Amino acid sequence: VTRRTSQTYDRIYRTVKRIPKGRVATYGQVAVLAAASGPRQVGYALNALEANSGVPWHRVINAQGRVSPRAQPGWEQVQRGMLEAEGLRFDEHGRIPLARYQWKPRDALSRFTARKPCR
DNA sequence: TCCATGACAAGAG
DNA sequence: GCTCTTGCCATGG
Repeated sequence: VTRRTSQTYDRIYRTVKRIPKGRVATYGQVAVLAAASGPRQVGYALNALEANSGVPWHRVINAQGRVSPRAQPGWEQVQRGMLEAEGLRFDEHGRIPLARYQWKPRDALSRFTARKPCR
């Protein structure tokens, strides 16, 4: 664990900690908010996370509203269970409707999540 | 230093 | 909707 990257990791972790319970964020969104170099680095940082870190890693999903597949089989279901325990609902295709559950912070960097007003 | 890998994303077919 | 390809860049051998 080099110190240089720990700064980037720290920004990623702090951003993820801001995600409220019952909402989700995408890897790309976290990358923008944390000023990381890209979505893959977010996944990399979360992978390096320890179990007792207190970072709600399970609230980070991919841009398609799916839980990212992981090397360990069955873990996908674990993450899904954690999200459902927070009140999120998956549709019949196993996806989370981002239009409804995506975290939308209201600060200057939220342009990434800015959408058309829903009707 | 080069090379392969990866909890992604966007575009093409 | 699907799979495949390319861009991205930190990390480790």
